[in-house]
Amino acid sequence: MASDKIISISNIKVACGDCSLKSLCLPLGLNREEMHRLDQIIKRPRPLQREQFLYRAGDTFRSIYVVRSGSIKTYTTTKSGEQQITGFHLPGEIVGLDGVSVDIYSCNAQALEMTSICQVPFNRLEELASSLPGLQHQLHRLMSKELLADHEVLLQLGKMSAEERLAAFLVNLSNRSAQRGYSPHEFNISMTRTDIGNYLGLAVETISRQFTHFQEVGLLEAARKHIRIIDLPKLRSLAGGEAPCESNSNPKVQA
Amino acid sequence: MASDKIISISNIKVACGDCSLKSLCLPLGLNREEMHRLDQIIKRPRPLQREQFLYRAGDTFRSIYVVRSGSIKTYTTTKSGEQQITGFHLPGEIVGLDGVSVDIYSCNAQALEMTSICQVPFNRLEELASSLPGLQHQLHRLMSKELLADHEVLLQLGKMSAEERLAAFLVNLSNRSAQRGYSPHEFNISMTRTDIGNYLGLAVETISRQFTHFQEVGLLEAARKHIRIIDLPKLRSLAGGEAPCESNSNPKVQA
DNA sequence: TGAAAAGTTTGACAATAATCAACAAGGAGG
DNA sequence: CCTCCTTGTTGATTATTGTCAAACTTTTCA
Repeated sequence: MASDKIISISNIKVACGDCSLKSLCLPLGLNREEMHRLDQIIKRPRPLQREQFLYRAGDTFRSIYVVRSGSIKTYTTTKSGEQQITGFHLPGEIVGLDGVSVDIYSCNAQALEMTSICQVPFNRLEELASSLPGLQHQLHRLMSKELLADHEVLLQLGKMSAEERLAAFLVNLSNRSAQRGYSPHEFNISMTRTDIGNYLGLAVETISRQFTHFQEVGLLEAARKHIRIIDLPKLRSLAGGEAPCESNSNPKVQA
Repeated sequence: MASDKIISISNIKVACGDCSLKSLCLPLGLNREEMHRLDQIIKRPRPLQREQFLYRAGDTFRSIYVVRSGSIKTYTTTKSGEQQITGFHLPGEIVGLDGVSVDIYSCNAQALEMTSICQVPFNRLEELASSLPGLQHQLHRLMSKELLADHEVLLQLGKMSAEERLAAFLVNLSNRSAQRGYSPHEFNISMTRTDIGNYLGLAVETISRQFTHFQEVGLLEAARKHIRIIDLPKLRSLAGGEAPCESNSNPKVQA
């Protein structure tokens, strides 16, 4: 009933200067005038409904997108039709950088819920970045951040047990919740257990079992999409690889 | 005995214009004059010996590197000291982009053999990219390519069996061999079975068993580091996810 | 409102790959 | 040239996680 209202609210054209996400997003480090120039090239299309595609694998690449509210999952598919989720993208995070290398998106990007986005035409962004070193550098930082995130998941898939993977996943969501100014202890997730399992390389049933396990030992409460973490430090220690590659304190790797 | 000679040969300062890798690397798309300007900022340090570190996790980030000859592995480590290899980098490929986001390298980069590299100070590269749109775009393409490569591995770790992973790994090496102008059927690998297992999230023993299995069925010959692929099409089909996200031909994902 | 669909949970069983252990084969260095 | 040490191979056993099946809950939509 209120969905019309929600659409119109989330569709309000908020300029970067007034956006609460500006410190996570492309404008970081720009002054008022530079931010205004960035604003000029950004489009703000109507929000995506749940399950709607932002783009599909094979579409020609023209823009990158920033999630303003809601969330988006990106996934690749194999020849045999299996899909592998490559990321969940929350407000302030960029989607579409996979398209830069060959001018074609390599992933599918699909909204997990009502999601509003900013569209940034990439050729215009590059033009602008040429005259705004700060913008150029922030773009590079954000691309590199994607690489780091992928490496973290690589570590999870390659070396961690089911329990550690889910712990690491939840800690990651907790951190991102905190980064956007919300509680690290309590948040809503927009993805299904199936999505989580797919992302972490585990069966749905395993995810479900781990959730019940975590609840049995009093680590957290998980009611559907609502997560309340009771013992965050313990969850962090379970996640183990929480501080990947932050130091070279490992004596074994000395040359 | 000839190692001194080898060092001096691989240490010859080849300008980008004369480098056989220019069509894979940063200079792609630049004209002669632009390439010369790029040349000016590139340093060519002495080659790395086997096992020598190019940089370590935690080092302050200043440069990215391009492998000129040889190969480099990058890996992260967990708190508990386990390492996860995040990539093997062959001639023409970039190393160090993980450092851009926080001005600190997040991985360790270690030579797998005698390896010569080009060093590109990143702040100077960004300066130059501001005035050379072609260079800027190529940098973006290469960063995006890294993302794609990571997504491919994500798919392997998340969805593929041991057999499929090793097949995909070998097909990938074959493709990269061909891209550099060498045979896709015959090449030398510089990493150990242990490294391959680490990278693919499998035990060494599993890798070894899969190699013997592939040889038993006449797919390839693997004598130590020398690989000869006999039936590349079959290996490709085993790899399955060889064409990740190249099409949206999967009817299940229609909205 | 009610029925169907989608998502979640739990249990029983099976299988893929890990671990443990031992040995073989190359390569480096005295 | 021979020995040591690293790397690779093979076998036996274990266990973590996947698969199949079924019940239950929530959401969707007519």
